[in-house]
Amino acid sequence: MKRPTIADIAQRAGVSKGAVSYALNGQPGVSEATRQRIVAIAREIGFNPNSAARALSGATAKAVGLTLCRPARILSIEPFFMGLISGFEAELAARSYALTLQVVATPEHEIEVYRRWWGERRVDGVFVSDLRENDVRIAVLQELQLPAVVIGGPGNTGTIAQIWSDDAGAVTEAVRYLVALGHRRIARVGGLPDLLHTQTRTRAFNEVCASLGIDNAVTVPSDYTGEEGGRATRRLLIGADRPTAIIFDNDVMAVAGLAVAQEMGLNVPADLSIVAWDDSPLCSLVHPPLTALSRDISEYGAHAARQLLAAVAGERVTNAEAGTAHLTPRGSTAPPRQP
Amino acid sequence: MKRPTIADIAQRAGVSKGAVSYALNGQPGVSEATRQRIVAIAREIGFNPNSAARALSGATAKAVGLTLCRPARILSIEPFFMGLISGFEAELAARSYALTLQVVATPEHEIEVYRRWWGERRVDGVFVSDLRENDVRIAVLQELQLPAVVIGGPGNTGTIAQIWSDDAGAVTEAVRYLVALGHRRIARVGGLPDLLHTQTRTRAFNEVCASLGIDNAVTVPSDYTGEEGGRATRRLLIGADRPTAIIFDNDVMAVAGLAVAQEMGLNVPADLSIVAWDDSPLCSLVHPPLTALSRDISEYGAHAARQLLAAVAGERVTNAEAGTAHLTPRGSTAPPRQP
DNA sequence: CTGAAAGCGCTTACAG
DNA sequence: CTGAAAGCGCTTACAG
Repeated sequence: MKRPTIADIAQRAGVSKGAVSYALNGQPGVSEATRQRIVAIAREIGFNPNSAARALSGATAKAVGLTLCRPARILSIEPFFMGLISGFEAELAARSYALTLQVVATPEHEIEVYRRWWGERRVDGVFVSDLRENDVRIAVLQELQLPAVVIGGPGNTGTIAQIWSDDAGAVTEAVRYLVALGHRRIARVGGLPDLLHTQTRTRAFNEVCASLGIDNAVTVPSDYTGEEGGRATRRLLIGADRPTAIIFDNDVMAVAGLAVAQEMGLNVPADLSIVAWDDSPLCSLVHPPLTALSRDISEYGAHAARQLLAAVAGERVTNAEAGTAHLTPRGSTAPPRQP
Repeated sequence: MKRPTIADIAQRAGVSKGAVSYALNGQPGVSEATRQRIVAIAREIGFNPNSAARALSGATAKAVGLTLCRPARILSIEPFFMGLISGFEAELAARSYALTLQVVATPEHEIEVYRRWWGERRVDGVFVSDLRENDVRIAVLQELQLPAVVIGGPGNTGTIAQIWSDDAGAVTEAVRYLVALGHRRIARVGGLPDLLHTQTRTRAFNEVCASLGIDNAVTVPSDYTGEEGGRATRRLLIGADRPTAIIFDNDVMAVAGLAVAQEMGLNVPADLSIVAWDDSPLCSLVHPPLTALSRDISEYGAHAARQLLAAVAGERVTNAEAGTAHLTPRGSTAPPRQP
């Protein structure tokens, strides 16, 4: 089956190919009557512009890229990225932008992918997640002048705009809530320590604990997997002064932590309160349902997509803070059982 | 920053652009010495072929497409698709194929996307999941002659190859296992009833139950969400003759079912045994860990990707059965407690 | 307001 | 073995 081209439309409409292009792209240069006739023909014969030809003629690729830097076993149950992708799609689809996905193993591999995408002119811009300190990707993106938006921060990303949510505010709210319930021994199972937002959370956690007189507030670093999260929880719970409340940096680790507590015969929330970061449906799925720091990941993604499309369009995009995650209390938190 | 083109290479190597193209693509027409010189220059200046120009010249787009037809809240915690995507990527990345993703609302919307992708020449082929009976997408794909591979089946898909796993065999094994443990009242919380593989499972479930003398084997249809799965479980458990074992068509519903049972004061596995379909890390995350029908989703995806790339290359691809899921017993199954 | 033409960066017959 | 040229399907100055 032959794909219809603007030449076919031009012939049927009795105009030049240029006129068809102007008409279809809403450019001046054709009369309104001609435009309508051309548009009607295009629709009738099911015309779609060849994306390659379009991209080659200097227009945009109409595609943006996302690299995912997580092992497969994490990606599959990490709700965050799929939520983000859903949010991207909402904006991208509306403007007929495609999303190109690539799973990468390391930040270096990620850079290779950026270079290749740029060289191939495959994407007009990229989403960058998992921001680190002195992130090596930033310099490359600036060198290539590849439009980008960083999801996460705040950090130093030069001319590349960031969007982040107020991690410090959220962790502060969670600790205050637990302290209000009567908890004095509060621990945290953190995400990957290299990531900037993990560091932000750790700093804020330490500060608010200190300010409230919570002495041995400890953060155990982890890697977002259930295995590691469970192990970290076990280590915390077998100690002498075991915490009465734990904040987890993602929902997967929180669910694993819940299982470990139950396996050790502890009652949640009476013996141990649990707060999960990021309120995916996972948190409502378990028993007891988990108190969570909720934010609208989809909307977060949509916001990032709007920023990226603006950057692609050459607009100056400024850093933006998405809403602070707010606490959604559920069955996993309660005052600590009196000893 | 200007992207290097074959013209740049040709100039530096003192040959024609055609020679560069032949050399870089491993075509005959240049001497080995020239080829090596050209390849060296290309590497040195960081050349990547412009994907648009390549696609426009009749070569392939070097991209394949995947549409995801699930609401955002399901996608985010449904481990199946991310597992599949990870598997795709392993094969695609090795051959420098990009994966283009689009979230769609309905099969009709999906068809629109296929037509657009085809018209835009954006992808060389597509993955098709969630096969239904008399699936409307199949005819369109054949009409467009868009290479495709169907993930799921077996069903009637004309010239389009399918890859499926032996759902009937897996459900049979699960039921036999539960019966061997002593269960006589076995129920199932099924996936979307429209999907072909759900129907296959239901048929096999009914048959094996009948053959083993399990009388009121009931399948409650559901939609893969935790909410619905939990609700279905509750309905099953408040009945007079409540089942002592439930098989769930995905892991998310199984986890939700576990929570409902615990919330109702039932002990899993003493009062209720639970078997989850698809053994994502989620199953090992909860307490007790769930007995599951395990299969390697990533490898399933990789297999599908190999098939699709073969179809794109014009090879004749035949239907293939991926391995049968096998039972992985964990803490959620045991002989039923004697009344 | 409209048409004819150049050009994007490749691939690929077609001559030498 | 190599070079010159056409062509893929668009977009966009440039003339009329």
